[in-house]
Amino acid sequence: MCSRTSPRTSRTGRPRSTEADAAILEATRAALVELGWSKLTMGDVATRAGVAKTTLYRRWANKNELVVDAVAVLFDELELPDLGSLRADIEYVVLQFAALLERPETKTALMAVVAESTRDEPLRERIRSSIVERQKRLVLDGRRRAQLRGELPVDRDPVTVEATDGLIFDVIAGAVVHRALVSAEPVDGDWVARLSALLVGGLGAVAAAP
Amino acid sequence: MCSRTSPRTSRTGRPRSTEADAAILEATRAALVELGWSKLTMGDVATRAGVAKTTLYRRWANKNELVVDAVAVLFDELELPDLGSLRADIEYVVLQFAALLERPETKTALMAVVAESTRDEPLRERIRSSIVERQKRLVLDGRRRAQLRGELPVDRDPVTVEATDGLIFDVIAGAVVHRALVSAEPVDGDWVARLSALLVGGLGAVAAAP
Amino acid sequence: MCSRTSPRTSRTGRPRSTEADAAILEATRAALVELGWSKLTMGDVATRAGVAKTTLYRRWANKNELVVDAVAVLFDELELPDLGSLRADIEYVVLQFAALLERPETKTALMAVVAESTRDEPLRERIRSSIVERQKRLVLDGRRRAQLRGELPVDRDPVTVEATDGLIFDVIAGAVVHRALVSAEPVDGDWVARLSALLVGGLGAVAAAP
Amino acid sequence: MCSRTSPRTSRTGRPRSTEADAAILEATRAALVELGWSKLTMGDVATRAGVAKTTLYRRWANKNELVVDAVAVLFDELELPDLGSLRADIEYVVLQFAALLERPETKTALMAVVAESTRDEPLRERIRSSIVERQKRLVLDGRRRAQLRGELPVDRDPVTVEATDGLIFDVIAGAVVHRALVSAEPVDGDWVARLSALLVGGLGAVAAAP
DNA sequence: GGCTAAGCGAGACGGTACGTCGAGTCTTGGT
DNA sequence: ACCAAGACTCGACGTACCGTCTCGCTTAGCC
Repeated sequence: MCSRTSPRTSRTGRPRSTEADAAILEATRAALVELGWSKLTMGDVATRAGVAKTTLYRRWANKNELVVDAVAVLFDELELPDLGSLRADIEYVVLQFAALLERPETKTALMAVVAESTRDEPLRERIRSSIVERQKRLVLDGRRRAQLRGELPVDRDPVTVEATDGLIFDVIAGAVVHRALVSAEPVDGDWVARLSALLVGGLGAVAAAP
Repeated sequence: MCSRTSPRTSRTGRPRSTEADAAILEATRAALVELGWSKLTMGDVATRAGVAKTTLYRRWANKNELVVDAVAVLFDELELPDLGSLRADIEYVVLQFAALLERPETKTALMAVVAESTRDEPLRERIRSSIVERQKRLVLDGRRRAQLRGELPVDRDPVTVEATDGLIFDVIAGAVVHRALVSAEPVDGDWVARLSALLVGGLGAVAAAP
Repeated sequence: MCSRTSPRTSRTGRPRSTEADAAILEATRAALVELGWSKLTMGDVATRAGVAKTTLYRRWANKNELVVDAVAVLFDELELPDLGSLRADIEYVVLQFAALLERPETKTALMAVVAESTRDEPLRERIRSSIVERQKRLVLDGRRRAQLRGELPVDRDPVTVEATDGLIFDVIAGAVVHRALVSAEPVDGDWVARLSALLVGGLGAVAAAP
Repeated sequence: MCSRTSPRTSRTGRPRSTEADAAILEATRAALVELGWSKLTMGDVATRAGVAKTTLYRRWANKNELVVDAVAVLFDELELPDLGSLRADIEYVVLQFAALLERPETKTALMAVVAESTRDEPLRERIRSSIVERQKRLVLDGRRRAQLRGELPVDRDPVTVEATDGLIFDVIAGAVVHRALVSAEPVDGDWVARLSALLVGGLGAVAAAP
């Protein structure tokens, strides 16, 4: 997940400190909270982690990659308990996601890193694999449960299934991010209710008529 | 739209060059295309515009504010011709918006500026007033037309109306941005069709049951 | 003395404000006292004088020339009353000169302008004509009186006379400046007594044996 | 002599490059020759030295301190061979000093730095210790030799001795500087002969009658 | 138990851009 | 033609980070 530069996990020499790894990621998150993306500096992170700058660069190629890794782990907290209905499941995960985006280390870092990725293909790939793809599981699980409950029909065409999963993911994630960061208005119960009503209704219609 | 510091248009002294204003914004867009947000420098913009760096700083406090102004005007291109159905209207505006986001000057600048705005209240406000609020008109027009056509019921409660308009705006804009910049997959006819089906279906359901 | 740029005192148009001239020079001296040479700015002088920067540049080509003129007038205060002996005359003028060099507007400006003049021939010429040559009168007067009193022989060779006058001028002015500004030690009665003893003794010897 | 900020030579970290030190001082002198004090820029010196601007500022707080150090070493070239008589010794050292002041790097830098020092106590101190005090040795040696030869009486009072040494130093240095830079006339054999005659004669008189 | 290859903290290095400031010029409208 | 005001170009300032490069010093595993 972290070290890019070890093509062959070399057997000899002093091994890298795993404490340093953890301290650096933790320090990065702390710095994000206090300073935000653009004022976070590698030197400062190193100091906070009680580590030399060299040690950072031995593990991550640059600021962006470090921040992606530092933030990615936060998204793994998201989970989808079975609340008995598609609508409840959606509302729960949206609120969870909104809470995550409220945390300063995510809100500022996520967009900044996405912005950088528009010009940096390796970074985009890292974001995809470290964050985006990992969270698609939520949509997958939610859809599967709704189908088991009979709330959604079982589509046999895998292409359609994947396309719809992708759409739902983009709509939910996109809407929450846009509401929270661009419109800068609260993701509260009222809004979430409207969103999930829209989705549940829309999914029914989409499923009925392809 | 640009000069923050002239609450009272002073009568005396040499007036600011309006040519410089235009040249700077144009140069900023050109630099964004070539270099992207993070490699754009104030000095370079000044050189391109044939203007001294001081002249930039006399008008904009920093890179972010300049870029917001330079990019904002692009969003005014968006329009909503009456295509005869809510669905067609949605598809048209989504494709237009996606095309706009494909342009390098928007894709990189928009996210970067939004990222910065999470730490910079004046910047957020500038984004809201220069970009976000101005484009809500599209949702408003679309909804009004659909109501005239009888595709959507006429809601009398202004609070509900505004909340739904806001939701639709966040969903459409958020989904397109997420698809284009985060998922990094194409906003093609197929995807747009699915999205508009979801929305039209969902809106019907939402309108039926508050 | 001031306006360089009027080759022909033009008859037409609004005449230059003589109040402005005085105010500028006075403001320049005030700024020198407070800020010293290197921190004095044209804009600041203009503000202090209640005048536009344009008005300064209409009269002086640049900062150096302005400062020379502002300071030159101070040197005209030096005078040489007849105190009855060569030695007393020397001591008096040295003390006067030292007092002048103690004033902050002279001490900082004089050296700075001389420094600039090593690379700026017109400036050197302006210094010569505005300051240096004007003060040689003191040496001349002093020598003439000493000859009348019989303290010094009357040399008939004008070349020798001028060379000796110049030497005395350089020695006195140079020694005082060096003591005050380089060695940074006080020009007190004791030191002045030693200097004038050296000079009177030396002049006698020089006069005796060409 | 250069690094102000290392009171204790720190043991850790990469040590400062001594080549950079030398290259910077040499580049400073070269820039002084070509451009003079006021047109010398830190960036240019850095470029000439093949060094980053940061490296300059890591060693010297500002232009003045750098120039003092760059120029100080030139004064160490002055020497006082025993030419057999006080007068010959004086003439020799005066000519040497005049030659030094003729060099463009000294003539422009010396006065500028002295001018700045009138407002900058640390700078004045640096000049005293780096330049002035170091050259007083010349006066000391000259006086001692003259006493050995019997040209000057041996004064027992150390206060008088030091005062006279200081006077001679100010007179010689001041007169030469004033002749060369203010009067802007040549320090030629004729002038030097007159000056040394004045000094030798004067010293005799001063020694005879306290 | 010494060898050796890597890791480590510290901090100097070459760069690049920043945002500010001052010099000297130009352009208003008004005297 | 003058003036005050203030925007203009230009170029240097000194600072801050970047990512790299020595230093001298651990700290393992392998011989």
